[in-house]
Amino acid sequence: MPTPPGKTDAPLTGRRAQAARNNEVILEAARAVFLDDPKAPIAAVAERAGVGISALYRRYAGKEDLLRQLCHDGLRRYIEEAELALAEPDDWTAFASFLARVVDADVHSLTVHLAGTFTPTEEMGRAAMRSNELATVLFERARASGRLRPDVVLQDLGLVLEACAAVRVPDPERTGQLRSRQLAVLLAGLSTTPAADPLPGPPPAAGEFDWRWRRRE
Amino acid sequence: MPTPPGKTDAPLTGRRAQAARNNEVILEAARAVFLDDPKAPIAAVAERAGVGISALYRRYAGKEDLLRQLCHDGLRRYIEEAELALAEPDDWTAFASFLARVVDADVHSLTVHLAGTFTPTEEMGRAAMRSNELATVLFERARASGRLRPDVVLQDLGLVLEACAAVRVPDPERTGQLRSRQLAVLLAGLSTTPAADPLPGPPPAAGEFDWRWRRRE
DNA sequence: AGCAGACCGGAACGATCCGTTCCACTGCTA
DNA sequence: TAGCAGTGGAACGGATCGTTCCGGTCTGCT
Repeated sequence: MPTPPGKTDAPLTGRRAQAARNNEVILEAARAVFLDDPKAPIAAVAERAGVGISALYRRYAGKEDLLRQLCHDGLRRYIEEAELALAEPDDWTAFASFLARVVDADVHSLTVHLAGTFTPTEEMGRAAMRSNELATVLFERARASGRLRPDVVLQDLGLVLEACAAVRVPDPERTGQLRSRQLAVLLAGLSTTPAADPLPGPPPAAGEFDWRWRRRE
Repeated sequence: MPTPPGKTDAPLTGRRAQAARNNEVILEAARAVFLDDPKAPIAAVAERAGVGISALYRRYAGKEDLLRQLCHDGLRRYIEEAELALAEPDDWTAFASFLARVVDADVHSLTVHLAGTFTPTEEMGRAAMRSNELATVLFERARASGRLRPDVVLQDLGLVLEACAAVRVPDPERTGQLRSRQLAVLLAGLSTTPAADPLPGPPPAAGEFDWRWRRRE
């Protein structure tokens, strides 16, 4: 413990600063890499972060540990967004904006698609439970607003999120646009009132999905 | 060529029958295996088919060849369903039933998710073109029916199919049910008229997606 | 100044995994 | 009965990937 409590701990310097910076850089790189391919090699994370492999193994016991942490972060983010949405007074808006933010943060890929690659901790179980409760509240409020089709159930949200996460093109920003569009269609499908706003974003263009046919390595 | 033309070629017998049967068995197994995991090892196909690896390599030059054939079959099936749907007089019904059948046959996974793992043939390029033309016709008819939101474009169908293909649970039959439900929501979202029929199938149940958290090997 | 050690980059290692080849065997078929 | 199409599955060689390890650098403290 090189910095005893009570001493300066705000503006880290030199080697210590690099270490602190690497904490962030590595997590960010891991997020990007594993979002793109859940079974990417750990070396890809190091390369993307611009650090050596040692910098990774100094912080995490192994790949599984890193994955678990990433997934846990996703859960936390989900809960965070749910709590934020609960503050919104309009029931339907709270529901819709919650989904929009969760989709935008790509939380679904982080949690669900990484799940199964590690043994979850007990705390993650509790977090999952809490996230479910929050989602239930938001869902019930949406139902109370009367804009929700009566035969939709809470678990349909899982299908919605999966559908949005499935949209993916090479450019991340474009992916976000297309996901918004997908979500808009799905929300319209879940609601009783006819569509009010036009579908967002530039619509998918002809040939925009042709990259799938290009050979992948 | 053991059976010269003109001789009996209908009811194969003995070793020859096994070979003919294996043709089917292998293709079916490959379909099932690669639908479940596009990068499954070729040995998994052999095992599932209950044959040796030689039986595979006798028929296909290699893995790539098999995947190409599978994908080509998917394209053919897509075209087939489109042509079938064109016979339906009601424009919207033709459109909806086309999508339903394509989703049900899991053609999207066969074509798009296998694409990129092999170099496509020229004939497949033509097939892809033709499938696009047919889909355009169906789409335009749906638009002409007036039930389609005006800001939806042909390429949105790609998003719809992707969304349905993304739904997956261990039991294939249940997967089909949930995909129908997903498609119903999406179709409702694409249409201008308010939802008429209730959503199909048993709705997703609590805990139905928990299997994702079970450790995968 | 000088030293101990935190921190790092990346080569090397060992364990899989997988596509393909190869060979011995079987039982039709002519 | 001789020959061969068809087969099962072991074996091989290459690739991949998680993890370890070592030599080097810079820092903070004495």
